[in-house]
Amino acid sequence: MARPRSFDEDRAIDAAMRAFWAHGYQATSTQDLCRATGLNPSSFYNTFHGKRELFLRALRRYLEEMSAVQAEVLEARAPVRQKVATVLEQVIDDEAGDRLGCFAINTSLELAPRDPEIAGLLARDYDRRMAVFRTVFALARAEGQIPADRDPGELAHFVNATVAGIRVVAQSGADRTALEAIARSALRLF
Amino acid sequence: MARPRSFDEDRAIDAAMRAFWAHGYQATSTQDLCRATGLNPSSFYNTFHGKRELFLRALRRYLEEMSAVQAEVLEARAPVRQKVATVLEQVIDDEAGDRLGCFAINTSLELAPRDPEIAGLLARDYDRRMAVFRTVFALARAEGQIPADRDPGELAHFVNATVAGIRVVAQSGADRTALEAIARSALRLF
DNA sequence: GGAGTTTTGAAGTGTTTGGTTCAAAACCTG
DNA sequence: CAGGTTTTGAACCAAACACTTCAAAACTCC
Repeated sequence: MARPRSFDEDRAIDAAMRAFWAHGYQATSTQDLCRATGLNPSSFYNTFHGKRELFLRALRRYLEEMSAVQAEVLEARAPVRQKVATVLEQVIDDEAGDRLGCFAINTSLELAPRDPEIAGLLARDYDRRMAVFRTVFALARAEGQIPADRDPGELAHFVNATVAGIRVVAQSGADRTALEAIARSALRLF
Repeated sequence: MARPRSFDEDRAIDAAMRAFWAHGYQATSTQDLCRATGLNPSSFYNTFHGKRELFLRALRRYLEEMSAVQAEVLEARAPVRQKVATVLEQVIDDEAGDRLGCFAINTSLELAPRDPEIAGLLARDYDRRMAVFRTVFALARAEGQIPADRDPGELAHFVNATVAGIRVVAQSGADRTALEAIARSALRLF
């Protein structure tokens, strides 16, 4: 039919995701995006219809990938305590490593307050992650791995908040031992 | 000697702080700041020497005010558990109220990764808050209010992370009951 | 009240922003 | 190879950006 594209759309979205992730939405100019993806402006607008659209696609991809990773750990066959420990460990490795932080959290704070569509996206993701936590904890409690007086929903919110807390204080200058101390404390509930 | 100012410098910093707090650094233009403070550009640059300088002054003020409020609660004469509960309650009221979030956390994520001076400011503030927590917890443990196997420093990092976690998930769409669940779980350690 | 100093308002600086235009080049199908 | 379609690059756009300039206005002090 016609001339084929000289670039891979998925690869471009990944590059854009990294750019947005590292610098945020506002601090990433369309020029930055063109440089990161290797596209020129006209190809850029042809395929992604603007900065915001591309951001949404990048964010959606990030949320899906992260949810998948977390769900994989949580739905494995292992003691809950160990599964939660693994989730927290992964977060700590993440933050102690590249120091990029979490794209979802960054976006929650930068854009959610004044962009209802993005706020909705993040809220739905929050609920989805919460549901995984809750069912895993409910099952564990039924098996006696968690004291009967603990509420699965409450624990779900708590673990999620602990993950967020670790990520944020890591950006505020906390070192690895501090992050591990946080995880150790949180694990006392399991 | 000369013509006096027609505005109050402190009041202007407060107005700027609210603007930066609500919209972040990048999304707050100098025009926005002029509107918020009531100054015109030339007075603005005369007294504050640019957007960044004003931001630093606003941030410093915020950190001092917040540290003072938190220290006041923690250094009161009351059971630790109750003091920690009060700190968490305050955060929840804050987040469930105006939904502005925390200026320090917003800044940690927006600017700290690529602005060493701001990162240093936040890191020092983190250490200062941590020191207050630690001494309060150490004292409480000595008095037998906290089990002897708990490390004060570890608890300090943990409570601080819980505060951050509550603030972040509040921005991700969590409602008040979720925030209270997080606080309730965290308080089990005390 | 006049000298001296500072603030103030309006207009304007160059640069960067997100986004567009359009003709030429590249490709597939027939 | 020719027809039809899409991508591509370079140049271009208006608006917004942080910031400056400068003369006039406002004030204090002597």
